[in-house]
Amino acid sequence: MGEHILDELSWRGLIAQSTDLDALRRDCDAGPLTLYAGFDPTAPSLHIGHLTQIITLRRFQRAGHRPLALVGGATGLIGDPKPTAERVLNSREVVSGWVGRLRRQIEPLLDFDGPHAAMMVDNLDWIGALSAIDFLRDIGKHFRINRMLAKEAVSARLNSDTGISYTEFSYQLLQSIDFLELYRRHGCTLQVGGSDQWGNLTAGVDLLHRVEHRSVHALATPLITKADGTKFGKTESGTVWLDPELTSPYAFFQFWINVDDRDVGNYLRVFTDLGRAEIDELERAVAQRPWAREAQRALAEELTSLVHGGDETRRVVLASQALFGRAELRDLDAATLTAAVTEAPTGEAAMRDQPTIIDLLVSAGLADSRGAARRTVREGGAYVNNRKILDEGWSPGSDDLLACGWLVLRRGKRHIGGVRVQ
RNA sequence: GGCGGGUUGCCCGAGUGGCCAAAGGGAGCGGACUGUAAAUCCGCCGGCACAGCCUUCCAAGGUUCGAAUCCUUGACCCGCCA
Repeated sequence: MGEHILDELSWRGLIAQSTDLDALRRDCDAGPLTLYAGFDPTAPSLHIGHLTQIITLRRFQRAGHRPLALVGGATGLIGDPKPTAERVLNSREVVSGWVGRLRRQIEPLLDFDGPHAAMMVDNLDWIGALSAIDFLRDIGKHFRINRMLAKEAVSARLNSDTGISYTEFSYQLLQSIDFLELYRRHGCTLQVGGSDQWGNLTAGVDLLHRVEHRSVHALATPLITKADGTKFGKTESGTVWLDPELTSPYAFFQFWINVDDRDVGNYLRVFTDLGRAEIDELERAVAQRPWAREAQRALAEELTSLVHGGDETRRVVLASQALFGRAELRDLDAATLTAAVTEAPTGEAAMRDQPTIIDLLVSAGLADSRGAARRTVREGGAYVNNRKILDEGWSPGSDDLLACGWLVLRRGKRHIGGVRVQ
């Protein structure tokens, strides 16, 4: 066996807060421990921010413990209070649809067979059946309003004009019920979550203490940050989702390839299974040969494989090499070129219309308007097949077309698109 | 319920009758810099058939040769008083 799971989480920088770590270590060593992390269906897909929790479950599983992945079919109907505004309730149909999507997204990331088989649970199974009387008598009685009011999100809302509904105020009780129920059903004694969930985590620990007279554990992972201070997990085009329909594997891969040098080491530690020595080596590479981007490449390949699988990763890597590498585009065969280009946004044009560079940029989705396209050309940021185009009236000739009629368009250094000319 | 202040481009924010497609900042985009990084500097940053035209300053009407700017009504926000 390798190093202790808690030591591993520690050097990876994954422990932001915890209940008694020594006690947790003793319980870990006493035999397989059952732990859970919860995911509320507030959108049709998880995003890369959720990866921290999922990967933490994986690490525990690999260390011989048993993970439960909880989807919040019930809590998703209520909504965790945000500090700024009341959430809009989603319909039961929508939430249950999202529950299904999240389950399918989590399933391939954990191992549901073998001695430490993971399990998928949905809190609608127990909260849905709970009567108001039972809820108030068996659960509510154990919570002091005074402490509930002190929670950060709650007090922020109380001090604002929006206030807070009774519905959202009750959320922390629901999440506590989950921990209690999973303890009773599956002997679960550890909940992991993001550090923004710390209040909810400890609420569950407290409830178990009162009701079952049992000390259980909570572990919070840190908020993932960026060196430039902006929010992690967003691009110009929005959230980076795990669902390939919402964020293409190509865009997903590109997100990680573009990670800041200052962040890449941390992300390798947090998100990948690479060991200490390998990561140290990659960090040295960043310092010595930054232009090679070895660390970013490793990060992007590891995570794309994890989320989208090996085959998809190979496609995306080849596409990125073809489009960004210095291989002569003309030398690419039709299949490779088509595969590469279609990973990026594409458009169509007809030769008889004599499309100009402006038309092509707009068609490939690389410019929001013809004005923006003109500006790009004027600024010297427009390329066709890696050749800079400075004339706004430039039109492709038949000898410019690559295999299958493709033109590879580029705006600036990193925005690539394709246009298929008939 | 009474009185006052506000609503401007992706965000913040100046602008109180023509010189306003609207200052300034941020974000974003392009260029330069041995990198699909950062920082920095320069440029761009409503749309189009682009030396011109069109549509914008909460909404709808009105005054005027001319309105983001004045008037009327409505919606929303924010202070102070009850």
